[in-house]
Parts: sequence; structure tokens; C-alpha cells
Amino acid sequence: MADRRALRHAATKREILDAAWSLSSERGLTGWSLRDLADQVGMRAPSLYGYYAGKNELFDALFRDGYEQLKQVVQGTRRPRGRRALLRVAARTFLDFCVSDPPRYQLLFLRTIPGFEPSHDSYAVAVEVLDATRGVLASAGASGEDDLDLWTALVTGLASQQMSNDPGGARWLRLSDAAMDMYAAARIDSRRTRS
Amino acid sequence: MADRRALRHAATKREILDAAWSLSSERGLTGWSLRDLADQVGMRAPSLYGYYAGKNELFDALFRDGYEQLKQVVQGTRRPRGRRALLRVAARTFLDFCVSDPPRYQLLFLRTIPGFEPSHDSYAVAVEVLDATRGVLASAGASGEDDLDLWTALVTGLASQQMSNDPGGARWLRLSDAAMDMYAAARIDSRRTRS
DNA sequence: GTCTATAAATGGATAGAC
DNA sequence: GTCTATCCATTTATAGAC
Repeated sequence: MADRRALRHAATKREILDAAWSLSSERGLTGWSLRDLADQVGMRAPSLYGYYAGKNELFDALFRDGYEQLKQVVQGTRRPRGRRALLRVAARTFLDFCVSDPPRYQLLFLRTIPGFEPSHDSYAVAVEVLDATRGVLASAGASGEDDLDLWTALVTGLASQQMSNDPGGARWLRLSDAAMDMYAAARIDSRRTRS
Repeated sequence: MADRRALRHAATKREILDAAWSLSSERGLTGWSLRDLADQVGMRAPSLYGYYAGKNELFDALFRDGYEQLKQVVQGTRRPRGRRALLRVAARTFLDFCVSDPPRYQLLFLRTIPGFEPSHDSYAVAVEVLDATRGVLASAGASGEDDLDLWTALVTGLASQQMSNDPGGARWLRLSDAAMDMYAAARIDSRRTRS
């Protein structure tokens, strides 16, 4: 296994995913058909079925791929030692990731495609990312489950408002540091123990 | 004008909107066709065109209707005199409104329908609601534009996370009061002036 | 005002040749 | 592995009779 044939097959699957991301950016996550996708790749629609069983499986692959991307971003992020600085960097990194590709955000964090839900395997990658986020917050001194949930609500709220109401701008992005200071004051600085 | 004919016409338009909300709840905001909608109302698809020029105009009417509903909710909300209590009630009210109808939330606060954007008239209702929200926050002692933006990010984030990751549950809903306390501490209590 | 009939386009998916 | 051809369902929308 992993011979030339398999490598080529995997390369084509990646090419198809990239084309799907590209189309989603241009026309929206649900704004393209399998024919459109095939055109983008330079093949005919039926040929896609040699790589993905159908549109649903394709969305599932995109879902997984998106979370793999986010995992890479999280793992590659600088981790300042100060708690406040760590929170700020984490929030900015996450916001940049979200805003840089709104359709990807829609697929990963909203549930707006009727009938689609990720497979168990793909969802596992999402859980990995959540675990990594839990670790970052713990390093910052916020180790409770409520701390995690409040943090995700805050940053996804900023991202979502930014994309929906000021696309291309920075009206909510620029509140990132202030939001983290607010969060730290309530969830970290007010702690009795200092860890 | 406003004779029996016009009244009947308006009543049918309302009936169609209600049917559209109903279908959206069952199958998702984009999970139904004009045929489905006509079935729900008890007519044939072409007859709908006597009331709305097409699906886009229908989404626009739904958008406006949704914000009219929110306006009613906001106007009908109890307004405790204490700042903290006012914030808490406002957040809970807004969250209840969001979570009680996820497709409506999707239409009003996200931009996930490819090609659709609200008309000027419909958007004006959304602006009204935002102005009302600005007023509520000002009463609570948060009168800056950044205060407003941070508040909307926080509450829409809670709502969105709740609906996407724990539908039917309360994992994020129950953080509502804590979120408002966090917000108040950073945006209100720390103010130098007391009014 | 509502209907039937139908246009005209588009969608996902499969069969089978090469 | 990719293609052509095609199926079959579905969609929005219009024309015109009643």
C-alpha cells in the first residue's frame, strides 16, 4: 500500500477539497453543485464519485479538513507565558482563522446545512481541537468547563457578528483584547488560588 | 382601501408567513420549496405568486417579520430598575427568543443563504431593534458603541453555541447570568461616573 | 383568485463504454 | 480512471383557462 496509485488518488482527493473550499469562498458553502465542483477541478461530475461517494461525504470531508486546519493553527501558535497575553493571542488567532473564511466557519461552527451532520470520525477531530482549547485556557488559569464554554461563546460571538454585520471590516475584531480582559477579570483574576 | 378584499389579502399573506416559519422549524430554513409551502397553506405553488413575487421576496418578508417579532418581545419586556437585574433580564429574554426558533435566528443574525440580503425597508426594522437595544444598555449604564457591540457578541455567541452544540439543552443558556455579571463588572461597575 | 399545464433549468446520482 | 449519456427528481417561475 501507499504505492504510486494510492498517492495519486490521495492527491486528487486533496485537489477536490481545495476546489470545494475555493468555490465555497466565491459562492457560499451551499452555492455550488457537483457539476460546478467538477468543472473547477477539470473533470466531469461523475468522475468525482471515484473519490467521494456523494455530496454529503464531501461535506463531511470538508468538515474534517477544516478542523484539521484549525488544529494546525492552534498547535503552531506562539504561547506567551503571561496569562493575559496568552488569552489575547489565543483569541486573536481564533478570530483570524474564523474571519479569513466565513463559509468554513459556517460549516465548522454552525449547523445550517439541512440534513448534514458530521461522521463520528470527523467529529473526533473537532473534539481534539476542543481539548486543545481546554488546555490553553487551563494554562491561562481558567480550568472549569464553564470557563471553556463562556470563552467559546465569547469568541465565536465576536467572529459571527463580525462576519455577518461588518464583512471585511474590524468593528468586532478590534474588541478582541477588551473582550479577553473582561473575561480574565471575571474568570481568572478573581480566583482565590493562584495556581 | 382597506376594504374586505385587501383585508383578506393581508390575512392570506400572514397565513403564508406562518406556514413558512412552521416549515422552517421542521426542515430547516432552506429545507423546503415553494411547492411544500403551498401544500402547507392548502394551495398550489403558482398561487403563492399572487402574494409574494418569489422566494427571495418571501425570505425578505420572513426577515422583516422576525425582527417585528423581536421588537414586540423587547417592547414587552419587564424593566427592573437595578442595572444588574436589567442586564440579566435583557439577556435571558434575548436568548429565549433566539433558542426558541433556530431557523429564525439563522435568518435574522447570520448570513447563510447564498444570494439573499434583506431589502432596505426590512433592514430598517432590524435597525429599530438595534436602537431599542442601545437604549436598554444605556439604561444599564453601558452607553458606548463598543459596549453595544460587545454585548451583542456575547449574547449571540451564547445563543449560537447553545443551538449548534447542545440543541434542546441548557449548557450555554445557564451561563447567561454569569455572562452578564462579567459584562457588568467590566463595562459598568468600573465606570468613574455613577450615572 | 386559484387552478392546470408546462416551461426551462438544475440537481444528485448511476450505467456502461472506452 | 474518466468519459458520455441518461435517469429521475425537483426547482422556480410563467401562460393562460376557469
